[in-house]
Amino acid sequence: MARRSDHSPKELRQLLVACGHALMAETGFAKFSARAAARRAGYTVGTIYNVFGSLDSYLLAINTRTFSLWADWLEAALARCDDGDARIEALVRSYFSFAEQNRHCWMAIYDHRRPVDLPLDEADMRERHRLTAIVDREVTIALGRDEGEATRRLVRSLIATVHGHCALHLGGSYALMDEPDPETQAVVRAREILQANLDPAWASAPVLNPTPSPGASPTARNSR
Amino acid sequence: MARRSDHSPKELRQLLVACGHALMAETGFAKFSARAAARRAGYTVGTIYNVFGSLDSYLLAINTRTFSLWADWLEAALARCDDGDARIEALVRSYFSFAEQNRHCWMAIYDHRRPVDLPLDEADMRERHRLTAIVDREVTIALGRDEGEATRRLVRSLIATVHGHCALHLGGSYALMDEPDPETQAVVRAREILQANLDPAWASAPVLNPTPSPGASPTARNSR
DNA sequence: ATAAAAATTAGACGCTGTTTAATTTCGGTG
DNA sequence: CACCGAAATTAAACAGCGTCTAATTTTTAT
Repeated sequence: MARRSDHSPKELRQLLVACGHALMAETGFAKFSARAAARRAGYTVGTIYNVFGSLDSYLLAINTRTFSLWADWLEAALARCDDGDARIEALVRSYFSFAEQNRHCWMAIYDHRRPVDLPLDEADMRERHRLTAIVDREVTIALGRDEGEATRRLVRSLIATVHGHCALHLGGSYALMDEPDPETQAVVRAREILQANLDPAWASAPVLNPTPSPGASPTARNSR
Repeated sequence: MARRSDHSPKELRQLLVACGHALMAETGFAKFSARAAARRAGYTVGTIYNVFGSLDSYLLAINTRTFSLWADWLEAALARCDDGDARIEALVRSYFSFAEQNRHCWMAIYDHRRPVDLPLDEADMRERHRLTAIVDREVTIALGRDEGEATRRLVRSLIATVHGHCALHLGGSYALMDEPDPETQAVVRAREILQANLDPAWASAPVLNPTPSPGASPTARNSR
């Protein structure tokens, strides 16, 4: 029987999350088992319910850890990166590479459907927003301006765009469509979308062949 | 005990798929149970293994049915639609509306991870390709040309873009980001991407103010 | 030392997917 | 009609799961 003096409450929580995260990385969401996770930590299932209250809450904590590592990963990639256009490409590519190198944990984020009556608490929220904040910052830089909520919406939409490529890629659907390089496709789409939103005037114009506007003629960039 | 003369092999297969599909719609992937599905059809679990060989194969059949209904749904929406730009918007919006009105079944497509040693057979492939084919056709029309494999890749990428918005939307992640209308965001992104790929010259050119190309000047519409 | 409190666990419950053996149904043959 | 073999269907068993409750152990406070 594990002695309760083995770990402080905080330590125990972290230990369980770490073991759960490791197990998730190995087995994936479908074969994940709370019993096995507890066993790996040297405890039994009951302790998980003691500490987290519910399995959903436990999975939430595990996924928040993935978000945290993900944000670190992006920052590390951006730190190795020059200014300018390269940063957006680095952002997209590191988004992908994290997902690829952490398949199971990355997918678990979306595999786990949190019940509506279990809102994520302040700390989880904050940790998860780090990811959005990074994209937000970089996109705002790339756009050269911050239009407030409109820019926030564009950022979310860009995330959704890259997410879609990544999700179909790792889910196998994209391979089924014989796409050899969804990552580069995502990079190109992100560029096109940013390009289209460089000048605010375009955003509200209904037209498909806009009149050029000053300050919206960036230097050449394309790699298809 | 169900008599084997109650249904022909083909009928039984269809019955089981129909019942499984209905159950999936009600319970969702996480709570789906082969026992419950068989019970609903008036049989027991064993019959499912008899007919489909494995649970994965059964789920595959259920999801293929969803693909089929989805393709029908898109075609129906497009049939109610004028030519021109409206068709792309209808495509995206019906993509969304199907997913919204068939939440559980739509998500089950991506929840179920097919084991690698279970390739989908010819018939499944064909049925699922109907969806891609529709988008392919409409995008080719919208582009006013068919550049072969390059266009195929663009189509897949557009699907991934819309899928990303839809997946985050129904998965709740998008709501978490406070986006009120991911569907419209997807429509706008699709337009921007198509716009950027209208003229082949644009693809390799840095330019933002294209000359209009024939057959690609739909009427004005924008709803942001 | 002892009692109260807290942490941990064992065990039960009903469920799951999966497999095997038994049972039932059916078509063909005498 | 009877029977037999093949095929379909099911019952039952197995290990595992999430979840909860009661019992047990450990710690703290008196």
